[in-house]
Amino acid sequence: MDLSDHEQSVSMPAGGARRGGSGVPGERRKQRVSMADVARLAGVSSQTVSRVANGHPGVIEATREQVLAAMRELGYRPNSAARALRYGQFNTIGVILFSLSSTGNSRTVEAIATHAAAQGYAITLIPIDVPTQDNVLGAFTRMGELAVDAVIVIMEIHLLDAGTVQLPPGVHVVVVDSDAGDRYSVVDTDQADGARKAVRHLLDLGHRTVWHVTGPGTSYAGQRRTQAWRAVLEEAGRPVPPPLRGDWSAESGYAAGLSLAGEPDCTAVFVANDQMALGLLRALHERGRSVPGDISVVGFDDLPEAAFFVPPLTTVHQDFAEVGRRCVQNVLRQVRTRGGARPGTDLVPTRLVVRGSTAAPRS
Amino acid sequence: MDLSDHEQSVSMPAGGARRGGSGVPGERRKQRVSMADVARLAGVSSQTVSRVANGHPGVIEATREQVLAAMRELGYRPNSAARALRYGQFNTIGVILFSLSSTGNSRTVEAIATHAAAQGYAITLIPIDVPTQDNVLGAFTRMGELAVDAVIVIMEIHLLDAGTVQLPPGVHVVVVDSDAGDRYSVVDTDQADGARKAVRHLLDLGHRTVWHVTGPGTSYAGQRRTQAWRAVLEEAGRPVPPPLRGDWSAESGYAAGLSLAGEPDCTAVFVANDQMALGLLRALHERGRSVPGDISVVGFDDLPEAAFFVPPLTTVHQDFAEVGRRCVQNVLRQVRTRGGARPGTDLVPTRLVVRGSTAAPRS
DNA sequence: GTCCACCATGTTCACGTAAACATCACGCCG
DNA sequence: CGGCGTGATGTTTACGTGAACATGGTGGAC
Repeated sequence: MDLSDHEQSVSMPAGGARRGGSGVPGERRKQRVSMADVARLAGVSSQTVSRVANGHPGVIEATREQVLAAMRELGYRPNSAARALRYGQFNTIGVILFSLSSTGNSRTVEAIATHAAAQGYAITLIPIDVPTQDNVLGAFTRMGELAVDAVIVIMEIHLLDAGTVQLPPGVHVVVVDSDAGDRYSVVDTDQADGARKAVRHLLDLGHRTVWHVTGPGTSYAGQRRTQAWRAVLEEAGRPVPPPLRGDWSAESGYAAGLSLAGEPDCTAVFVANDQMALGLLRALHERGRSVPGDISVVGFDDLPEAAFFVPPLTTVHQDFAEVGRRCVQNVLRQVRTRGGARPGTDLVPTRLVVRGSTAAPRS
Repeated sequence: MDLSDHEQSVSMPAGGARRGGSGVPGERRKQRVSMADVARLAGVSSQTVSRVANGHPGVIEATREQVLAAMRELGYRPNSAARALRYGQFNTIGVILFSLSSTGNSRTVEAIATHAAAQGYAITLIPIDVPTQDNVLGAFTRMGELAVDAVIVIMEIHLLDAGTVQLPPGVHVVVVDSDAGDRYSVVDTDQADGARKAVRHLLDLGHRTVWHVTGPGTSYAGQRRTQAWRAVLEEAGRPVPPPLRGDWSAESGYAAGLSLAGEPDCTAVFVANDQMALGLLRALHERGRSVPGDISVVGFDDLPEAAFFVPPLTTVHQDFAEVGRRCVQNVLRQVRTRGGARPGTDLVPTRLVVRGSTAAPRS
């Protein structure tokens, strides 16, 4: 396929003298093929072309065919900038997040993109390298200039709340992973319920108490899981062991596992995500503590790989696809009704998946 | 933050009578604040506002301040649709891919987004659910209408080559994971070299030959890894065991592992990615074959978790960030020079990371 | 047969921005 | 002291699209 000089060939519609004279080659080109070009070739007005392009009624079949033929011949494609200008909207949703590297984020984004596409919306990604205030602010400022009708924020919203940051007006917002349900539309996995299921599962198996490896302190999701873990233990009147601080990485889970291996009392652990659970399993394995013989382990996320850990990991399944779906649904409702943010929190349920890493304690 | 009625308040700039009369509320709103609004408040022409907005010289300091103040007061944000229309470009790169779920893809996309942002470009994601011809075509048709100056295709380009599909003219393309270097700009990890390193590492350790678990047959990357594996064995004059077909998933690796556990001759395996290696490790573990004691295993990708497999996985490190960086660099060069595709393949080197899953065979 | 309604199509205009050109005032130089 | 260049700012226009209104021709009803 020859892409090297197509612009020349299409930017000079048949017989078209360059407007404004001066045939300087570097001049700003007339962008591709416009309705006017099609109209000229088809021998109709550009309004008729517009009608055909948008499937409006009131165009006689013969004319329509003629226009379609001209479109094909010239390779006409509508100019979305002009469309957006005309309509005042872009049919695009912005997604602002720290990182795509976490499975949860990338799967959520994927679901968002898929559902948005089904609704005729495109997704614009705004990743933020380092979650500093400045970068967040910068991203939002950029966001304001971006061609975006709405924004989905996948991160802790409090990072935006220093007062100087202002969400651009006229842009609708849905937030994931945050407790800002009183000010924004929030869609999130039901972290607390998931954690409760995990801890109760371990207690039900007969463990006296459950240890815990946390996520990073900055993560709202992590905090909720830790809170729920503590709450379940307290409700059940069990001792609450000191939580081990993790950061979502397998490495931090490994470190936690090394510590736990030295705790003879420990028979059960709830790890705040599967990657840390992987590191923890390895540490326990290295130290000769068997899972689930000596220690039961529950993770969170249900990575596709979790079933293939050694042993297969019991974990809390998150439905990222559903989270993405609801984000899109919610934000598009706002867009379509021209409504503002509707505060409220929409929680997606979790499911405990029991595999081989949990068992009753040795009596 | 009150988002519920901001549009009303900003859509009626001070003293502005609604053009066209009829105050029907549902009417298409004058989109937010325009340069004209700012100009009116600042008491200058809109052209001066434009000059200030774009940092052009030739505006006296006092005037500039006045305009900036008016911008702040009205919360002016430039309209990117109008800008794009005016300039004929969108400052946006489209990324078309099948899935974000694979680590490689999501990390590549992340790098693309980051580097694009640094260059003032946004990223629009076009995921394709099912890699059928129709969907691909649909995506590209949509792409043509999308506000995109260039496209990065992260998939096998031959899926586009059935003749009916036509890349929209005027859109620059870079391809990842494909062998279309003769027609497109291709940026990719040096799959063959990585696979060679893996296989040679095993041979160097003294293994007589190396078994192989492939990726899906449709994957170009997978094919290249398999070809290189075969080539190294043939060059070394070693027997070439029948490859076991995988599909990137841990589950398929597990199945392959179960087969291999029954091959007494097998002392070394090169698995085409880390996730399959995980499944394979578990299968071998289950069947009581020790790694690396009985069988050495090498993966591909170097997931962050690979160091925490049991045992830690020797694998080929892919630099996804670099792939993303080069994609952006390449495609933006095309955009800026208005040049067409520059056929050619840009290979990013790999690195063998030796961990605990490989050792010399038991003699 | 005449008038009018209706339908296909054309014309005008605005969306917000910014390049190109126009204007106007001031100051410097001869 | 007059003319002209220079620099600040205003005016015009085009980018591509599509709603609103205009036009013009045809057929049916009286």
